[in-house]
Amino acid sequence: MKNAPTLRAGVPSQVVSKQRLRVWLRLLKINKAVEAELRNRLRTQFATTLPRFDVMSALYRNKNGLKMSELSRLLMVSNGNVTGIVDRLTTDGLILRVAVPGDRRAACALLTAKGRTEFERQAVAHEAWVAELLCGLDEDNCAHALGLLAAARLNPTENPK
Amino acid sequence: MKNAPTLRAGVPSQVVSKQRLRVWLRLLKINKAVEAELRNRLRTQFATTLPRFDVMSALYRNKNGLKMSELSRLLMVSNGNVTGIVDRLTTDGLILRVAVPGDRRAACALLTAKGRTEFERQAVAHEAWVAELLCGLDEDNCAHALGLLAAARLNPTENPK
DNA sequence: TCTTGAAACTTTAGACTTGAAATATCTAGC
DNA sequence: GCTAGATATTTCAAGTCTAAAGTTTCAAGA
Repeated sequence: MKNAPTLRAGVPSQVVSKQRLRVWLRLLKINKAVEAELRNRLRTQFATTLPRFDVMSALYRNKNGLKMSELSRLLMVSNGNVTGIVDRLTTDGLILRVAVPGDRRAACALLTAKGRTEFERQAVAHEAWVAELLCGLDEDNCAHALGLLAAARLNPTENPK
Repeated sequence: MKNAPTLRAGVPSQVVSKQRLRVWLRLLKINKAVEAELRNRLRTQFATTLPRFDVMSALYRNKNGLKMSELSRLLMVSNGNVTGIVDRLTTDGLILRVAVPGDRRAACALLTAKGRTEFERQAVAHEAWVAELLCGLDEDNCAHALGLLAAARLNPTENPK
């Protein structure tokens, strides 16, 4: 099995490059459109924002709380960013910062009862919104898409030569 | 052909809803990872940012320039946002604001020669980066993905009831 | 014990982003 | 011509985001 003459290992052909770029641009577009709509609905219907929702979502799935660093790793945002969002959510009484026993550097964020209740309302609506916005995908499409997106998984941030 | 008892028109079944949510979360994750890497490389290798690249890209594809409102519509960002980015690119001599003859309200953004040259360098690298980051997708995968993403296209922002 | 480096956070400066308000201009109807 | 509403853009306040620098604490080795 020989490669075509113009192909070399690790260097995508021009055709594939263009194809991947098109996929990326399409992905980007859908992402932006869905995010914009979700932002809009979160704002008008729950007076909150996407980053706030994301933080609360992560904390809801981790009832024992998450350290600031775990939070920023999960959400793929910077440490300093999480600090600000957690500050504001704390001010609103939705989450709580508690000390981590045994490590006085660390802080653990935790949903309050109010935060849990509030998030549950939002999560139900959120799931319905996403289902509505992605209504073009039936069950088969979804399975297909999950497979493709799994395949597309990037190599773990190699050396940016 | 009767629907299953639990299905009603327009109300996705619980199973499909969960599936779509999973697709959305996966999509989001890949998007964030690719964007982060692109941002990083644009910063270290070209001392620029993704929004700046996006604006220049849109202007490169429209040699006759774009009105501020066209720019914000294409990039799916707010008007005020574009103002700031265009301001900074103008300061750097990469783009130019020119008056639109016949409409004194409008302003048209245009790449300068320097901007065009600079963008061409960036675009070559950008395409290679995307191709590298999406290396999990071969040509068939790409075609498949494009089809699915086209199917997923949202209904044009219906009434958010 | 001392000290050196790593780790967990926060702070900071600057850019990006939004929605809403403010300006300026255009268009049409009267 | 006037005026009311639409359109194009900028300005504004507040929130989001990043990279880099700063603070405090931890973990170990000398």
